[in-house]
Amino acid sequence: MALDKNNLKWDAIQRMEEIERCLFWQGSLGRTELALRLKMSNPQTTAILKQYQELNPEKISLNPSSKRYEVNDDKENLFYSPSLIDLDTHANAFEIHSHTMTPPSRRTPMYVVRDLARAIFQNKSIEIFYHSHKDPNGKRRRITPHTFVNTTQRTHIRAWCHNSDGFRDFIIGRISDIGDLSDPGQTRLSDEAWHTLLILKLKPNPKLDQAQKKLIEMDFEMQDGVREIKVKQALLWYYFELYNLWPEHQIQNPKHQPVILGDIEIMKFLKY
Amino acid sequence: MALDKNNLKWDAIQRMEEIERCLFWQGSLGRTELALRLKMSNPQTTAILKQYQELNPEKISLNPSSKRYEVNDDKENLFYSPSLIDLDTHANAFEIHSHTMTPPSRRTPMYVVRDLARAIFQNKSIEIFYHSHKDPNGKRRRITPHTFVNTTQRTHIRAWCHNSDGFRDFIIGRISDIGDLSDPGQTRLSDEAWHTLLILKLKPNPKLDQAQKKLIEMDFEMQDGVREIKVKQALLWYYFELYNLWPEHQIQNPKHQPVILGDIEIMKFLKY
DNA sequence: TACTAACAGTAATATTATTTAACTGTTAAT
DNA sequence: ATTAACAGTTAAATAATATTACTGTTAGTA
Repeated sequence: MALDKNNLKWDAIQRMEEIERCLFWQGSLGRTELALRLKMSNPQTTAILKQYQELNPEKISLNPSSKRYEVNDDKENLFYSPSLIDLDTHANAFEIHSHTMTPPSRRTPMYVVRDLARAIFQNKSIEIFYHSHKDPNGKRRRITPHTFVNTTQRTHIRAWCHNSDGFRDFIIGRISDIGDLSDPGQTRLSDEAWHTLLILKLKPNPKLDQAQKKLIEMDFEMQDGVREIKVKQALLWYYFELYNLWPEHQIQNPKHQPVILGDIEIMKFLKY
Repeated sequence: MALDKNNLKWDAIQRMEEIERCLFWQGSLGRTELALRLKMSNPQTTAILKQYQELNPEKISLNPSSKRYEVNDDKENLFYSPSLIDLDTHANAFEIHSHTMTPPSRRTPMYVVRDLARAIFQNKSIEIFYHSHKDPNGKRRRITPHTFVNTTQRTHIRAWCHNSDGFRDFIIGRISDIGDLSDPGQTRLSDEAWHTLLILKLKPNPKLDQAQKKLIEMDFEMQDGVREIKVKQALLWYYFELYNLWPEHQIQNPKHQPVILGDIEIMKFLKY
């Protein structure tokens, strides 16, 4: 069998990806190190490294002094697409500290997530007991979900609601009970607010001074002082929430500031 | 060799994890389906499923009618920890729609991320050209980074700054150039603001009515109307940013509202 | 300088994993 | 009653991996 990226087995692809992941984040990779990571014998690891070199020539070379393979960053990766998310999941496999600020977890019961996922997978409707803004005490509804929606604050489920005869967003944390799957019944075909795209134009706050504006333009990669972003109409509200885009007369509305701060205590002090 | 979770090979663990991943999100898994996913022959896939059953008995059972393995949710997973993040990365492997609201990407050049990661890995210092709030035109600095910090808005690097002789947060998007690694030189040992924990007490905004407050308490899993969160002192600012916790006289400060909204255009309308 | 430890690489053989090919058994649909 | 679509099985062939026992290079050190 010819050595080709496209007819590698699942296992082999995983391994090649792991090699490139190590190379990207560490810059170098020792054979013994790789053998430990893959739980393989040294000779086999040598073979796998050789295989990698055939697939992506000149990407790595053995530095005889450090006795490690060193990466050539000018050559493209074949298997691994680096991302910040991946740093997050793999950081402790390397000796790189990564800390993700954890916004206080919102209620997201995994059995609810699971059952909703299966409803989508099996094209079914499902009963939920939902506490809405209007009905804080909760109400039984039948929904036919189609998509999970992660906003920056929490996870929602986008679904046809058979009770209010329309597509709605439900905050997963506000589902207090979930029932069995059943056939979907009738739903409107197209979720219009979901499929309508809006273009928002973000600009630096004019109240900032010139130099500060420049920084904001850099951060947001603005062109001529404007950053256009495409936003699903159904999600517009959440962008307002994210950047505090409410018009001035609305900005003090408590709905947009759900929590306030009580006391602050110093908990402990740890030396390195 | 005895069949035991702990002496499985890397490949085997990956496969077992994949099996449990499929089971969790789909609720069921066909042999042929798994063979396709793992790119394995049917007999071997049968063997692997058998192996899984030995490792985690009663977790799955073949439904003779659907001819698929069905999961027993009461039995624990052995290999896979479900998470929303994982749904996000694997959703399209299943037929589950998942949409993550993408805040407009901030400038995060991956070569900068990469070189910073390697500086951490190799315990070195590195030169950056950084545009700070004070020096928007940029200034060369030598830093010894120790941790990546993902806030909800952007990625930072926490580092000893050799120029200002203290630990600082740098926004990665504001690094416009990055230099070579060199030896770290002297840094203070302990990053105090990093290792000091504060306890914040979040409460529903008292301006909300009783029923609305109850919802907020549910969302945040509050106890007696309070949710305590532990926060690194170094990251306090970002929690204020996240929830708009600024005191009332500060709330209109443009620093806390970096962007404003220009026009909105409707871009297109797609039918399902 | 000569020795050693710590690596990487290699070759031959043994072992294990996987495929291939040709089957059986069960269920739902027609 | 027949068929298609699955799952399961067996035996032999092939491929992947481990084991064992080596060689070669480099940096550090006595």
